[in-house]
Amino acid sequence: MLAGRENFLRNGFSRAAVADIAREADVSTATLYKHFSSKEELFAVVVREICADLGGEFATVSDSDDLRQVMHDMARRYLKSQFEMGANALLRIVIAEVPTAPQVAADMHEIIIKQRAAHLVRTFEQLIERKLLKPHDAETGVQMIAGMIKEVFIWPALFDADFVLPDNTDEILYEAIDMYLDRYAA
Amino acid sequence: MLAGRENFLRNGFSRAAVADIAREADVSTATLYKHFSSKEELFAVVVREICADLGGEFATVSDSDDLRQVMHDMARRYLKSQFEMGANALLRIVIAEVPTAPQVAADMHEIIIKQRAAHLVRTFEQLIERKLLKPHDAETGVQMIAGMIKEVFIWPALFDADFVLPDNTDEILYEAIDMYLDRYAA
Amino acid sequence: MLAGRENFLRNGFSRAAVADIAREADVSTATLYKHFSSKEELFAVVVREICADLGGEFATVSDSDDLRQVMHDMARRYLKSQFEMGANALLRIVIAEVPTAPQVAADMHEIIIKQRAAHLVRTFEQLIERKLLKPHDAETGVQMIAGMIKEVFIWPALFDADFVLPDNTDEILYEAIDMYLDRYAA
Amino acid sequence: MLAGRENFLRNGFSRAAVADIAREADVSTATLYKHFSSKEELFAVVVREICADLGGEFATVSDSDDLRQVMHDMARRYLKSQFEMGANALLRIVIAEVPTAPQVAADMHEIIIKQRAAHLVRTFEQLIERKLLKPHDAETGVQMIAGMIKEVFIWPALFDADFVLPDNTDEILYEAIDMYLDRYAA
DNA sequence: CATGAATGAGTATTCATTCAT
DNA sequence: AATGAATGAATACTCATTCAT
Repeated sequence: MLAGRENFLRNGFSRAAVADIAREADVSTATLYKHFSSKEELFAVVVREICADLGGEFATVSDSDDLRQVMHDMARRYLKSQFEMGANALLRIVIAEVPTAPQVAADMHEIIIKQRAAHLVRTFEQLIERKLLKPHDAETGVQMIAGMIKEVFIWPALFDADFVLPDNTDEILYEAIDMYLDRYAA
Repeated sequence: MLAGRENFLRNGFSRAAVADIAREADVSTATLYKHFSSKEELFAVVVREICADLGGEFATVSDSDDLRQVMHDMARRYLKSQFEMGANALLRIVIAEVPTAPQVAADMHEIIIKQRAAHLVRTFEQLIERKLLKPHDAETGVQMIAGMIKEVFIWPALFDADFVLPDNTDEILYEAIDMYLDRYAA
Repeated sequence: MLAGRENFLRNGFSRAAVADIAREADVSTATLYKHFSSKEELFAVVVREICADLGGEFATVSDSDDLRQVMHDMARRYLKSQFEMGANALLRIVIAEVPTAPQVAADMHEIIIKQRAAHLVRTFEQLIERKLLKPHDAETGVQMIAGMIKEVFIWPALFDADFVLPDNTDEILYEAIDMYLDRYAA
Repeated sequence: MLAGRENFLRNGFSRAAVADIAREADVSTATLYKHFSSKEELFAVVVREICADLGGEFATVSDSDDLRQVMHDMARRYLKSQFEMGANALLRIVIAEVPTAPQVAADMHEIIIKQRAAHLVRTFEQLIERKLLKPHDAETGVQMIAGMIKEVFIWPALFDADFVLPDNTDEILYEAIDMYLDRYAA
């Protein structure tokens, strides 16, 4: 449901009107209800759809040996998917429904938070294997660097729909990366 | 309004019904509207009230020279205020209204995110002055350690209303602190 | 909407309740709002409907050469439509909303005041052509005789919902007609 | 109640809010209700007050023997009181309440319509006595000329709150007067 | 006497959902 | 299968009126 996707992202769950979504999708509400048994279910389906789209985004790691560059690429890809695909809006609307649609929130957390983190952990472990990083607990390492990046770029975006990545984004990213490499580079 | 506080935290803005809040407060809706000119205003007032309550929480730094202990105390106080006073629920409902009540969100971000961070920065700078920490950019340091803690404890809580601090919370906190001190302790 | 017509005529705009109108029309308010986007619009539609019904009332002029009789017929037909079809009540409720719904008032004034006057002017001009009346400015003539009739029959009806045409109505009408013919009959 | 006067004239009965009137009068609603037992009563009192103010307006007739001038003066004084003192707005709001406050309407009709007409009748009778007008039924004469003037100036003003007297007002007045004098001047 | 504070009963409007066709 | 038409239940907000102080 492309229409549902747009409408939910624009208005959130409560303010989105089923009638509007139906009209935007050029079907009747009755038809919509043939496919989804309730607004909640439609919401859940739509959220999962968006999550799936966001999922396959930073699959690849460049082979380059320039570790700074590799990590910066990964961070950039993460920020791109987060800022260009409405992921911040998605976060907001799903967080809003945590008390009323806990499963949706849990699913999304699993898909776009934990899976991404797991992907990063695997990537870091490969880098350790490739001896580009010292042996260390990759999960903690990921948490540290992910936490820093979210603190600076995601939290503010959560609280300000108009937040855009600042001009010195790269600078900040490199600072975080250097802090990490300072400790963990081989 | 205590009733408003409870109801908004329980239901979020959209699902909260003015009539319910009034009933819970043992007044008529008309009386409520004598005090607050709209549901939005009531919401804004309630949010500010809660923020104010959360504000005065980690004012003090123990004088102890045991830096690990001092930082652990601070982190614990932060988590306590966040988990015991409904701050996570507050975050959820305010984030939900970012597109429709941006000012409320901005105010809250200012009060309970930025002010707390600023407080931490000042504290860290004092620790630098007291030669307990090496000279370094306190703001970046705060972002690093705050980011880590939020990554592990606040994000999951945002997505799961029933999330409770795990048993090994202290362990994780000390890990983050040690990582920080490893780099910055004098 | 017949129900709206009755209710508005009975209660005026402000006191008419959309819920009542819906109930009287045996539909839900929601259904009513599918057809009319607001109470104001419903009002405007109802007023226009009534005006349209009032419009086609004195289309014909009898061919009789008895001018007194012809004019008396016209006056009677005017009074009939005014008194039998709730036109006085309509005048009242529309006048009441002049400050808040000026367009509705303007439309109605156009339809049931100006158009009727224009019709009378055309009729008088035909009578002039037929040499039954002396050449003169028909518009002024219409204003004079219409003003007189309204002064005696419409103004009092505006101020008294129970006003009925008095027994000597014909007498008064003939007096006005004679006054007019005295001056303008060929 | 000056405040009530302004508010009722501005908003009509239904839209006028007792609380607003009280505030504008710098008293509490409770105090207002000590003086008037209901909004309806306040309305009635206010309407009578305004009527009284409008009453004493065209008491005098100039002694001049120029009948055209005398009648024009009277007409002008009538229009002045009608247009400068909010009489048209008063007409609208009272007419609006005819079904719900018939006595108020009846009283007002008595005071500002019938009394004025009676005054004009007496005046015309004096003019007849002074041999400036032929003997005739003054009441019918008044109706004729009053009807004409109302038709041209009052009806349109009733339907358009922004109606102002046109530039050729005098011209029209003289036309009506001449028509009258043509028939009745001695 | 004046009033601050309170409210019961409404008011227009919306919306997720259903069902006969 | 698709839909046009319908609606019950709610929702935010208002207002004339009252009464203890």
